[in-house]
Amino acid sequence: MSISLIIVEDLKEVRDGLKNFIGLSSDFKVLDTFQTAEEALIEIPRLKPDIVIMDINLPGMSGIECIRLIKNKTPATQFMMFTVYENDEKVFEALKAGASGYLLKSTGLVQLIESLKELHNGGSPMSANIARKLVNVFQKNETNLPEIETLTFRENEMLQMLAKGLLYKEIADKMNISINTVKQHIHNIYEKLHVQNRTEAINKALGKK
Amino acid sequence: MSISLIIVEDLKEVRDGLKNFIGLSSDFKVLDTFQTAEEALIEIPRLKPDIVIMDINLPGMSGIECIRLIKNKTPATQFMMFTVYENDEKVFEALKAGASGYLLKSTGLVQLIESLKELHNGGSPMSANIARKLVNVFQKNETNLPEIETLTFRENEMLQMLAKGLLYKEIADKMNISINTVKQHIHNIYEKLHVQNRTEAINKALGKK
DNA sequence: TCAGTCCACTAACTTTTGTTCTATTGTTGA
DNA sequence: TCAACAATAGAACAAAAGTTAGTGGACTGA
Repeated sequence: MSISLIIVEDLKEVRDGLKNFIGLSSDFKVLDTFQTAEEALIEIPRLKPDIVIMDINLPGMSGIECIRLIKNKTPATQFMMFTVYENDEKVFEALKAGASGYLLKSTGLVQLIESLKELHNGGSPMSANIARKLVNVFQKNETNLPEIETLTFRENEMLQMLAKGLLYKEIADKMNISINTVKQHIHNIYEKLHVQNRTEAINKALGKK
Repeated sequence: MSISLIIVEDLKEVRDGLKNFIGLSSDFKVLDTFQTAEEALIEIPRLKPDIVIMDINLPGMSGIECIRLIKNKTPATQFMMFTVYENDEKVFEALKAGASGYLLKSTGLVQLIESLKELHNGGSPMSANIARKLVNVFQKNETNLPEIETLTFRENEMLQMLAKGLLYKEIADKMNISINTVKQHIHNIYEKLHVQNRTEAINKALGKK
């Protein structure tokens, strides 16, 4: 069974180039191609392709917006971004919208074919720089405040519960201590983190930007 | 200039197999291999390899802990996880600790060589499933609650300030309205989001798991 | 072994948050 | 034009959060 796909790309040369090259492989079947997100919006839910190759910069609606709008109508379809944009904003926005792969247009055609297979196989092929961007997000989020490490075991427990939105009373019950003790622990946390209230403590401890 | 590397892996067959195979390529130079994280901990900062291939499950200290401890001593060294673990916890923990690539041991040797080059080139090579895990994190974090959309403009403003940990009084001053109005708006937010307090509202609105 | 420190704990008190009820004004869509 | 909604606000009250002061046990270095 070959992999069905649709191409959304406004430039005729790129669109036809992709279609012709991918069509050479018996593993794929190009169902149709579109120049605009608006057309794709109507046709993709009808054709239900395995994969959509999506450009970002289209006349009118962007490719990202297009994915956002149809993602939940066609849950089985996988979206592969294929674009020149490699700035963080576009990358993260596209992934959040529902794309599962992200290739730059500098990618070779042979590599593209491999990536499409990988995508269909449950992977998330990405150009080298793009993958690194994702990894960086994790590393940056790593909380590394020296203050946090001075928290005692009990204080850390408190912080976790605090972050869930539990009341002092609920924390006290769960830990079998008096509500006053809870208050004292939390007060100590605030001092160590140099904050004034619950929300600031949570923001600081759980690595917000 | 060839890429220098170090292998940390407790199983002799795997360790020697990697060393011999990678050694065949003139692009790489295997500086040394270690069986434990404890040995690696001392030698890596001294040898300053371009790349470390790191197993997770080692006798004694884990490979992840090892990376965490030396990452800031050797900022130029890139860490490639090479392991059988593909559960979320290990993957994210490793990336947070400072790994930039994550390959499963099922990866073919030729693919491994390619991935090492990609890593050295600023990419973040990952096995297909691993990459998909990362992408999923982004997609899950995407707030998609129908309730949020029913919030009015003013309510959304409140929510943003609330999330910063501002007091009602501070919000009132900033918006030039009475503190009673602030209370009223926030009360309405809580009703719409079906929550009981500030922390729950923030958690719900800002897409915590 | 003794002084100093840290941790877990508690009570009494103040401030902030959250609820409830009422009411006015301006906007909008059926 | 009428109903619904958004934004505003006062006021009284209840509940939760946060502050301050202090106790006792365990450990630690001199």
